[in-house]
Formats: sequence, structure tokens, C-alpha cells
Amino acid sequence: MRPTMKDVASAAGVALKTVSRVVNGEPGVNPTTAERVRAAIDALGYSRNESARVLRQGRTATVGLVIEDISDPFYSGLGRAVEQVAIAHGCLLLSGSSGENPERERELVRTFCARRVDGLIVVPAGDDHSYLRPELDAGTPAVFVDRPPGPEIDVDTVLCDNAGGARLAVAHLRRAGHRRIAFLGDSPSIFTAAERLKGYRAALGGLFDPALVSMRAPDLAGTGADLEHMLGLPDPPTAVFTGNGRLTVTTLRTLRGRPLALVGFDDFELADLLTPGVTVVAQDPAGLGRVASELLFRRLAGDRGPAQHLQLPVRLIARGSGEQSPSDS
Amino acid sequence: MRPTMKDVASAAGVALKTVSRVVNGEPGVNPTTAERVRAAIDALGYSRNESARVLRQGRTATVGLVIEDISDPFYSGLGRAVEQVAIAHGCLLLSGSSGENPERERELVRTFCARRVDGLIVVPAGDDHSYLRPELDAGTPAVFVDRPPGPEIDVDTVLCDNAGGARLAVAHLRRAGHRRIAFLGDSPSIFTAAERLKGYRAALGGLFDPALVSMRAPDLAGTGADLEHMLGLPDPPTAVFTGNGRLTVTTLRTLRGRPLALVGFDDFELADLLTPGVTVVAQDPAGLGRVASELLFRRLAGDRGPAQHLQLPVRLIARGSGEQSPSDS
DNA sequence: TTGAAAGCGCTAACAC
DNA sequence: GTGTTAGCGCTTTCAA
Repeated sequence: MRPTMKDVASAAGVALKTVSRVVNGEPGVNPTTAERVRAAIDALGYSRNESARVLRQGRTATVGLVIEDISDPFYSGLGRAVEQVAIAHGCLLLSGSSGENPERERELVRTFCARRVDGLIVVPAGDDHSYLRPELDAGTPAVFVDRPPGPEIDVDTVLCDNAGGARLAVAHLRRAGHRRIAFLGDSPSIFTAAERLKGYRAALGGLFDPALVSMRAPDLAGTGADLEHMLGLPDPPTAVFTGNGRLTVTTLRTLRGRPLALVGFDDFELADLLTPGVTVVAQDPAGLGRVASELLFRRLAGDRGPAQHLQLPVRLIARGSGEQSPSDS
Repeated sequence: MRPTMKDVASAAGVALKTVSRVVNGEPGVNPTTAERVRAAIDALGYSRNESARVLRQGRTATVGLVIEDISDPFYSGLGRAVEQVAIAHGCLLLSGSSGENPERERELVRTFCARRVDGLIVVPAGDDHSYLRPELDAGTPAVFVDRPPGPEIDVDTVLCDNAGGARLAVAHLRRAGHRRIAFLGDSPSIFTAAERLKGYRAALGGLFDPALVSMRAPDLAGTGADLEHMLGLPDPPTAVFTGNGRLTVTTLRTLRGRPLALVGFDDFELADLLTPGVTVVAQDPAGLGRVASELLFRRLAGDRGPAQHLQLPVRLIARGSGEQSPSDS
């Protein structure tokens, strides 16, 4: 159906190899011949079959990215950054959403590896990564981002300072006078959620009260109900620390203007336009993606050094919601 | 480096073809033999080289998606829907961002076609699609979504009712008593922006005033300045219709609470939590993606009918900002 | 039920 | 400067 190099060759009256040379920009082709070949290529609408090239050369010039959900702004920001670095290195990005499902994560990685991606960037959903062993051994480098891999493998990792960010948030609320600070977090099986809980707990010290902690997959019904329940306690929270962007939004939607001091992990668009502005601990999704993919391309360029474990800083952005005093609620 | 079928075959003591049969689940293999082969596969960590399979069979089981920017919630929502339909059909999604650059759009399509995607879904950045001719002729179907292709090709198209949505927005504002309604739109070279301008103009009739129209690529400096200039006119607008989600946010950021009736094209998260809530004409990005990819898979399943041109409805969601009367500003 | 051989479209290695 | 040949890892075809 589609024209092949052979078709181009006979159309241009040259040998296969000459067409290959022209297509690949190899030197040592007579300009006139090259022009004739190019004309044939245009006339036939030829485009090289990458599968054949890959089969021969081994390198696919593709990179695989596994994230949780591309429609989540955090991951789409991260994905865009990875894509840009990939383009800069002449690579195509394959990406897929795991939906927080370890089985699907595995399947995506398997699919990518079967397509022989040159490298992998993974936001893991599961915590057993022994399945990656053969791929790593076969020379396919992997970089984990946002969350570390299980103990079975030791690969480059780029995380943010989860515990530190949580401590920052809680300390900020304590400085405003709060002693009853709730934590609404994601499911404790998720690394970042567990780390943020640790930071929250450390910063609270003796003020820690398990009745003020809710950790579950974010959905309005569950987390919202937990918050309502806490607010109905005899000694209710006067402030809340939300464990990620989605939970912050869920919380705002539950509160609907009721005053409660709030600091959220993750920045989000429009946080500054709400009333009051939402104080957040901001991480840099694009930065995570950029650093992770640069690490990967360094590996692809031949870096065989020990696995690197990087941590990116977070910063607190005060906008109003986190500066309300306990008496305001 | 990586084990091949041949390696598995010799490890299991069978012929290449038997391994192939097991890997592909073909019938007619002795269960005992199959088990032995599977053991060898696990022991070696074998995974089939898809490039080789594709080279032989022709079908890649991949679909290419070209969008404007994956970090834009509109496109990431669309992309996620396409991904889900692709998964349901056992396909991998290749996607890339054109960044509103026709050259990059072309390059992405070329890359995808060189990788022999089975089909294409395109949000075009340019308006000349003659370059797609050879691919279409070679049997690679394409579906255009959000914006139509240039006149050179006639392919399946899924759009939303841009002009109708704009009329809806303006009529809504007129009903609230507004006669001076500004339009802040994206660059007029973009199909959706041009269509929305048409609808705006049609709904305004004799009230149309070019001094109240700004059309340019969204950025705070430019569009914000245009709006400020309009607000400084002797007969300033009392309402504004913003042409897409990004422009709505830009406008909110420019106004920073100053009262001005507002209806925006595109819904966005938190629109309901702002004060006042932002009235929007909502389209359904996931619906666009889903319908477009279902159309594509129908083509891949063999549908050879004439090109379809679908239009998805939009709906107005009143939240407060569009119901303010002229005297409020 | 199993296997041998040919060939998908390309590039690497080596003629000429 | 150009062409010939072999072979990447798999599936298809045909034979045993």
C-alpha cells in the first residue's frame, strides 16, 4: 500500500542504499542524484517506516511516561515539561495514565518496553517494581518521579520535600494561633500522602489528635463527610491542612465560604482569586518533569553513575486563608 | 542484549514458531509444550519486540493525537477521553502538543505516520492540510476535532457549536440589560475564535462596536491592557464575553473583583467558587474526545462511509457573573 | 502438533 | 559516489 524505499529507488532510478543515504542525510551523495531522489519521495508521498529502522538500529527515539491521570493539572504540567525535554532531544513521548492502579502501571510499562522505548519516567501507582528488573538489566533506564520505587530496584528518583512542606504548612497555621489543625489527606498507601502525614504529625507534636485526620481517595462524599464530622466535634478544628490540590478543592467546595483557616499542599490556578486567597505549599510539577527527564537523558547519553535521589524544594505562598486566626472561625 | 524469540525457543527446546504461537495465544499447541515455553519466557524476562511484529503485520495498534497543549485543562480532558477509548480498543495513544504552531503540527503528524499509527485525531493549528493527502490515501484515517481541516481534505470532524454558544452568551447578557458588551477573544486565525466572534456579532446586531473587540493570543499583558483601555472609553462596556477558558481567567485576574458582568466560553474548575460564580457557556472536552475517537475506531473497523461532520451542543451555566445588571458596574 | 523457510522495510558493512 | 548483500525479530506460508 504505502511506498517503500525500494519504490522510491526504482522511481528515481537509483539503488535502495542511495535513497537511504538521502533520507538520512548521509554525506557522499551527488547533489543532482539527491535532488532526483527527493523528487521521487515527494511524488510518491514516501515516509520512512520507523518500525523497520528501529528493528535494524535498536533505538526508537521514544520515551515512555507513566502518570496517574493526564487530566489532573499536576500531572499534565509534569507531562508537558517531559514532552518538551523529549522534543529537545529529538524524542517522541509515549504516555499513559495508570489511574492509581498498580496493575495498569505494570501493563503500561510492559507495553512501552515492548515498543522498546529508550527510557522510562514513572510516577508509580504500586510499590512492587520487581517487574522492572528485566527491563533495567536490558539497559532501559528508568527515572521515578513524585514517588519512589519499591525496594526491589534502585533507580534515579526525583521527589519533592513532602514532609518538609507539610511541616511548613502546619507551622504556618500554628503561628496564626491554631492548635486544632485537621489533616485531610489522600489514601495512606500513597507515598506522598504518608510523607505529608509524617510532616503534619511532626509539626504538631503533642497537639496531634487522630480524630482530626482523614486519609482516603479524594471524593466529595467521603472527604467532605469526614470534614463535616470533625466540624461537629466538641472541640472542632479551627484550621485544616489539605494534602493535595484535589483535596483542597474538595474542601473548599465542602466549606462553601464557611470560615476555616486553610493551607493546601499544591498550588492551583485561581487560588489567588478566591475569597480569601488560598494559602498553599507549592511544588513545581513542571520542575519535577524537567529534572526527571534531564536525568533520564543523561542516562541515555551514557551516564552510568550511581542512582541519584533528588529532592526539589517547596515554598509556602501566603494568600489569606492560612493567616486567619482561630477566632475567625 | 534482550532475549529474542529464538533465545526462548532454544531455552525451551522448541522451534521459533512454537514460541510465536504461545506468545500470540494461537491454538494447536500442546499444553505441556506451552507451559515449557512460558517458563522459558519468564526465566529470560522475554518481551516481544513490537517493531518486528509491526514490520511484519502492518498494524501498530497505536493512535496519534495532536493537540495544542496538554497542560491546558481543555485539551488534557479531551486527551484523557481519547486515551480511554483507545485503551478500550487495545490501542496505545501517541500524543503531542503543537503549541498552536502549524509547522509543529505537521511534524507531529509526520512523526506519527512514520511510526505508522493506525489512525489520527487532530486539533489542527494550521489551515493547510494537503500534507495529509498521502497518509489518507495510504489508508490512515484522520478525525479532526475542535477545529475543521483546511479545504484540501474532507475527513470526519467533531466540533462544538461555537457560534451558537456565543449567541447564547451574548443573548444572556442582553437579557440582563446590557448593551455595551465587549468580546475578548483568541487570535482571529483560530477557527473557534472566529466562529465565536461571528456568534457574538450576530447576537449583538446593531449594538456591535469594533472598539469593544479584542482578539489576540491570550496573555495577561495584551488582553488585560485591551480590557483596561475599553473600560476607560467614554462609553465603556458594562459586560464582557470572553472567548475561551484561558481568556476568562486572564480577565478575572485583570478585573480583580471590579464589578463587570461576565460570561465566559468554556467551563473551568472553581468557576462556581469564585465571587460571584462565573457564568459560562460550557462545552464538553471529554465528549469531544470520546466522540472523535469513537468515530476513528469505527473507521478502523472498516467503515468507508462519507465523511461525517458532527457538532456537539453547548450549554449555558448561570452562576452569578452573567446575571449582574448594567447598573452594578 | 510442530517446524523450516521466506520476507516485512530498513541500515550496516563492505564491495565497486 | 554508488550498489550489493546480509540480517534486525517477528509472522506467514507451507511442509512434515
